[in-house]
This record gives sequence, C-alpha cells and structure tokens, in this order.
Amino acid sequence: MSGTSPTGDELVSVLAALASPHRLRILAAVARQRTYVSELARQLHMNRPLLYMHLQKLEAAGLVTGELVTAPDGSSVKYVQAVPFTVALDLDAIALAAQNLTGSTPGAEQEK
Amino acid sequence: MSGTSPTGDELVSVLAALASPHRLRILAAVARQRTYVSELARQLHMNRPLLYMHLQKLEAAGLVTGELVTAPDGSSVKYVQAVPFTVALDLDAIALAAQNLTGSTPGAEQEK
DNA sequence: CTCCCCTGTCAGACTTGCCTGACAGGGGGC
DNA sequence: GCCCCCTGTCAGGCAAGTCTGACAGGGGAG
Repeated sequence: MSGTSPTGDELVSVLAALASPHRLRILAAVARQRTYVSELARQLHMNRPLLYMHLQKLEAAGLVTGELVTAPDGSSVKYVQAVPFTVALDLDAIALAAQNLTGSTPGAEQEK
Repeated sequence: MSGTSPTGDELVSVLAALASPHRLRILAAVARQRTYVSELARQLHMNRPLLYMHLQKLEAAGLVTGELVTAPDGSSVKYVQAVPFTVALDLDAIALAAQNLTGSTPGAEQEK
C-alpha cells in the first residue's frame, strides 16, 4: 500500500497514528537505525509502557514491524523496524477517501 | 504552505485534523461546492454544534476558511471553503518533521 | 544468590476529544 | 403576533487517548 490509494478507513488510521509528536519521533528514530525497544526508550526519554503503546499503534497502522529475536543463548530482544510508505495528501485524495468510509451511507444524497 | 515543508507541529495539527471520518467528509463536501453551515449540517446528517467544532478544528489547521456573508437585507450566512493543500508523506518527511518539533530537546543525543 | 538487562502486561489516574440538547439572538414572511 | 431560517455558544455526559508506577518472568554475569 505504498502507492495505491488506501481506503478511507486505512487513511484515517494512518493519519491518526502519525498525528502525535511522540510517534513521529519514534518513527524517525526507527527509520534511522534498527533498534530494540528498551534502547529506543532510553534514546527518546520515555517510559517503556508508554513506548509500547505507541509502538503498537504504529504497528496497527502498518507503519512499523516488530521482530522478537531470540538469541542462541535464549535471551530475547525485540527489534523494531520502519515500514516504507508514501501517501500523497491533497483535496482530491481526501474527496476520494471520503467516499469509501465504512458507514458512508451509500443511500445518502451525493448531489443535493 | 502547500509545497513547503511544514514544521513538525504544523504537520501534527494537520494530520490530527485529517484523522477523523467526520472531518474527511466535511472537507470533501466543502471541496465539492461552496456551502453554508446549516446546509452542510443537513447534507452530512450531523448536529450543528458538532459541525461547528469540527469546522473550527479544520480552520485551526488551516484547511478551511469561514466567511460570514451578510446579505443586504441583514440576514447573514456563513460560507465555508476548502483551502487547497498538498502534503507528501513518507519516512523522509517524518524524519524531517520530527527534528523541528517544539520540545525536541535540542541537547538530546542524535546519534548514540 | 544477587544484581542487571530484557520483554510484556496491568490497574489506576488524568486529560482530551466527542457529541448532545438547550439556549440567546438576528432577520424575514405571513 | 406567530413561525421559520440562520448564526453562535454553553454546560454536561460519555468515551477514548495518554501516561505512570508496579508487577511477573526469562536469561546472564559476578
């Protein structure tokens, strides 16, 4: 879904995921280098539970992927990675997305 | 601010304004035709106070402009208009925006 | 055994956003 | 006078998002 036009709902969830300073910072940090959760928490000066929440929002929106790597010795570390994407946002895209929203009431009058 | 790279905060507010099915629909309807508030409320089947709130969020983000037109007879009608814009959203844009956020803690370590 | 680092998850407090009905007021038509 | 349309704003309730400290558990090093 990097060049394809997403459904309205997908667009909304992506935008909602992006509309947060914390998540913007997280995404930027993760895009720069592959890191694991605790390290990321230190870099960004935020509590881990909070980071977890934001991460799972980003993951739900499909913007990052988590990978729990279990080393041969048994210790596990969760690496987080940014998923490349592109969204072109303008009035036409909005108008298009607004048409395919769940609950767009297909019977509604488009033109008065 | 249609081709220029917005500050991180601006980006956040725009995305937050856009991350709502209601506001997407409002923006789409307003982009299609110039309408006034009450008429818009009827088209979208939503209460006016609710519409007002969403409109002022969109206006705060700079996505729509309101214009209170007072007819020669004294009756006034508020027309709402969409403001054209374009935002290219990808990892680079995110990384860039994350750098200029208020409270980006300029003294923080960029590279570990 | 003790200390440290890691991963998850939880309940609770707090803040913000969302939505509603109701109100005040301006103006026109009958 | 009454009724209809328009603009605004308000308090209040409800739902959702945000953030915190604390906990349980796995594993390694001294």
